[in-house]
Amino acid sequence: MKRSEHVDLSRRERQIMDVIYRKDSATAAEVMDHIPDPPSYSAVRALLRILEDKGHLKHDKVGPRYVYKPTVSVARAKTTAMRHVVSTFFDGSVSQAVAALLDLQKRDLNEEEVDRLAELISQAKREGR
Amino acid sequence: MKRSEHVDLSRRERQIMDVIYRKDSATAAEVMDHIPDPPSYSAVRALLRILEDKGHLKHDKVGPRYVYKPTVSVARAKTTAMRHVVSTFFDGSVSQAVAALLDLQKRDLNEEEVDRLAELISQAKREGR
DNA sequence: GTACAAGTGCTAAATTATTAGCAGTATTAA
DNA sequence: TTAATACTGCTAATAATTTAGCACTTGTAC
Repeated sequence: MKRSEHVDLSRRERQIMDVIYRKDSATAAEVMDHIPDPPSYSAVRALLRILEDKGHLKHDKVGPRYVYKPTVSVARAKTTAMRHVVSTFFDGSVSQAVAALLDLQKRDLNEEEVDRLAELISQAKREGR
Repeated sequence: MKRSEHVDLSRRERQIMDVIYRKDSATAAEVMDHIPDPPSYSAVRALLRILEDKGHLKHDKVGPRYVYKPTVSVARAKTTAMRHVVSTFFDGSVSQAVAALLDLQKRDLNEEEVDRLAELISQAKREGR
């Protein structure tokens, strides 16, 4: 049975996936560096192996070490994550979600960023129907 | 030590919190109904009690049963969830996140919705700096 | 080639999460 | 008020996650 991405991950597994999505790829040591209250190096490696087993990660060998990447494209993972947040917290409403985003960093939203947003919207308007 | 919302929850705990955020409040039976591959009723109740212990939920007694609500305001939970997604998947960029949102339901984005978005943007532009 | 450093694979132990089910308490309807 | 129903609280068992550490391998510098 197919499952949505993050849903069947344990706490540590999720933390690790988050790091890897953030960095696009990472070694065990890097993952460990990016977890706030990190488990041991050995634990990280074990979890990476488990995540690979479960099909969430793959690795390349680069020099002596493994570099892990998500198997699902980051693009797809983004979509899934967004969909989940929108449906859980915004009752499925995109505009509510956008409002929350804007609110999020109202302060340091610079002009360039706002213009880019306006462009996105008008583009959506053109294409949208 | 303070922790960000979802991060230290187990798998089941997260599922339950998601249901409650979605519905704003819920009884044990309702929670159970909204989990795809649900645990037993008894397990749900146990988890609700644990979540209350951990400070994520509180309950009111309504008639014979407990109605659980988040302790953290839903507004704040929304913000936290969004922030997490934006930082994990969009490198902190709001406009990238908005783009993803639009993409998400390009198809059934109706005119009214788009207009509301445009208004949000121009408002942000006015206030933003 | 040898030794050192830095990896990985694995197994078994410890911890944490999840579950079932019994005992008790409150609510409701007759 | 009584019986039936629908809850909650709890404890103990089971299952899953997380961990440490040893044994082995590979790369690197001399």
